[in-house]
Amino acid sequence: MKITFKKGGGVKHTKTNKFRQFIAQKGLKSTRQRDIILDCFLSSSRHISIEELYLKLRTKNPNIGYATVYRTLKLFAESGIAREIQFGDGQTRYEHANEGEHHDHLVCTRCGTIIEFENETIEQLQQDVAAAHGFQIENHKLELYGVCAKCKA
Amino acid sequence: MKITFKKGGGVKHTKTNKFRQFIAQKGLKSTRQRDIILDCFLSSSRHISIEELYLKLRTKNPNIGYATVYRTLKLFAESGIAREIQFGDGQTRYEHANEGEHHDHLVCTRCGTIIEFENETIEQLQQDVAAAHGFQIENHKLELYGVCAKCKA
DNA sequence: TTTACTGCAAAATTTTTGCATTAAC
DNA sequence: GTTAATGCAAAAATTTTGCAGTAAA
Repeated sequence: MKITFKKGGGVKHTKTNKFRQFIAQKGLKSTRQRDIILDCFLSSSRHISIEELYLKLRTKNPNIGYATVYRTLKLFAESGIAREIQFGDGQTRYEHANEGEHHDHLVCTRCGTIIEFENETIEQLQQDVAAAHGFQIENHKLELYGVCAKCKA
Repeated sequence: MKITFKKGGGVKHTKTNKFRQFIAQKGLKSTRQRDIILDCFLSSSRHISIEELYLKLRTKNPNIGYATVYRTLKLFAESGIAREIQFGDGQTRYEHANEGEHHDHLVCTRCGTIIEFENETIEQLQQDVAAAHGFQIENHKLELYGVCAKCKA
């Protein structure tokens, strides 16, 4: 019998390693706070706002400062395990990022639900548009705002 | 001989009218400041930041307040002649909006140049994606970030 | 023991709000 | 005359920074 592991656990482990490697390679230090924040981030919704994360952290670690959370999230983004996103509601969010993977978002304007999607054809057309203007794309952002199935009902 | 008017002038005139109509219909008041700000907005780059607009205004009208600019831009958006956009650089911008028209953006990460484009096929694919998730799209945002032809050279 | 990290509080940014005064209707 | 708009300054809200003390390496 072939044993398979749940995706979640594996991914978490991978990201933890990736971040540790980043830290080591940059000559930075591995600290208790960074571990706590990483753990909390990885076990959170895929699009958590800074404030949400901070509040969640504080329930178990009342002495972690806001500044540390900001600084640590920036490190996550730099290391490639997270990505900063803005949905235009004044809340900066960080989403889980995976190497070479990109996805776009459907955002429900009623309940805030966020659905991720990927569409190869759209990506290709984006390349075409860019090429037509002599642009070289580094990254892109596609968000569809509307009413989700649940809220429509 | 058939006389045609430059597009710019016509559009400006149309938007001014549209805003006046909005103001009247809402029972609001037409003021000197709103006229000045509207004029300045319409004769500016298509994606002006609030600060840029404020500074531009102040050169000729040193006593217009920041609060008035913020409040007036929100009115422009409500009336449909402008749209708020964020390119993730911490600067809120307002772009000129035309009824039933939507365009997306190519943003040069080097020089900040913004190119507008429309792509019917992408829009259609977005509808398909949304439909597949039971979503009803209200609006969307597509931004391609990269290096423009000029900066590549 | 050296260097980076943390937590706090202060500062910087961006946007909103309260309110007395002014201007439009 | 009423009612809304303005301008200012104060308040919010979000993010960054300086620094003394602390904890990794």
